[in-house]
Amino acid sequence: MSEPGLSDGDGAAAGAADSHGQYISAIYRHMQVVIAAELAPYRIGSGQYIFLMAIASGRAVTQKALSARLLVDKATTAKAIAKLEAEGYVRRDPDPADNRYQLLELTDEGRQIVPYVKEALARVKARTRKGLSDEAYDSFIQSLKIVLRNLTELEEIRE
Amino acid sequence: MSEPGLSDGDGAAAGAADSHGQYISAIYRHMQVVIAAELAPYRIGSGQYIFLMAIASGRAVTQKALSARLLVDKATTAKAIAKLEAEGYVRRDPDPADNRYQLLELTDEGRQIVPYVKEALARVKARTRKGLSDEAYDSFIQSLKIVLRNLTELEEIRE
DNA sequence: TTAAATTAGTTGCAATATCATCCTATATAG
DNA sequence: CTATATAGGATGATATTGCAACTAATTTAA
Repeated sequence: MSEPGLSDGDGAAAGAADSHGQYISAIYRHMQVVIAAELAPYRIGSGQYIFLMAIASGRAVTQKALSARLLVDKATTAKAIAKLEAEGYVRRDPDPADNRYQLLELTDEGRQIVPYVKEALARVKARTRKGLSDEAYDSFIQSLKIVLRNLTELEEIRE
Repeated sequence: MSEPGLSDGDGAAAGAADSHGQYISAIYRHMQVVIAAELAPYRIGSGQYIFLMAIASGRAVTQKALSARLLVDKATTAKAIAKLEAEGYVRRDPDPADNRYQLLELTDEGRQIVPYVKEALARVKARTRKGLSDEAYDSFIQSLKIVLRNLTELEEIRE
């Protein structure tokens, strides 16, 4: 009885109706746990893999650029990079042209694990999108993009 | 240049393609900030409102039941309820029939602010779903439900 | 050229959240 | 009836994240 879930429960209650916020939050939290477990063998936490992947998918970047691309606070980036560096996956070279910048690159060890991390993430993605056709998934992503844009536009105004 | 965003960026890179995980995470984090700001006047953080609303929408519940319904760890529930209690919005009555249980109910002050919290949340919802038609939003919610179910099913197996 | 403003990154603090462990109360076994 | 198991909560440790304040380096203004 009383399957866990987020629905309004006892419908009658003057309903705020189903809201994406609740689902987003629950999905986020549960995915963090799954991803953390999946990446534990590589000593990478759920807070670091996006940075690793972002660095992997291009040439040297700065933390500022990473923060902007991933929509993350620069402090978060700094701390995540510090962990990746401590694990020996990422190297920080100060930009000779401008010593304020730290150019981020993968180490050899970093390049080695990237494929495994990619596989792990692909597994998580496949498991969690199960039941969504390609069309449904595509429109899902489109909706996510719209919601995210709504949120980031709010911020731009504020600046 | 280089609009912030999550897309694969330099497409060429052997693509993990667009993944809902990135968007979910970005949306979650940004919504936390917006909701925290919106609820600050009531001294309620982004981590407490779901509990307040859940308690508001029914008769007395236990923390265990809340945790299950909201898909949250019981420690998280305990801490959130403690804050709501400290603010005077929630009361914990030990169940006379079984002293292990704490029956949670709103205080008068709690009942007073609920409508304002609901309005605040409705504002956030309206702002963030802007650009999604009712049909699009509905199918969005359906997809979120599917993804969430995929995640919680994984856990059940594990137990 | 020197002073002020801007920029990239770091650090301290607080909030959210989970896991592991412990405590207390009830239920079950022997 | 006592001993063990179980259940709901509480607590401590740890991870992720954002904001504010700070440092160091470069750029812009006077």
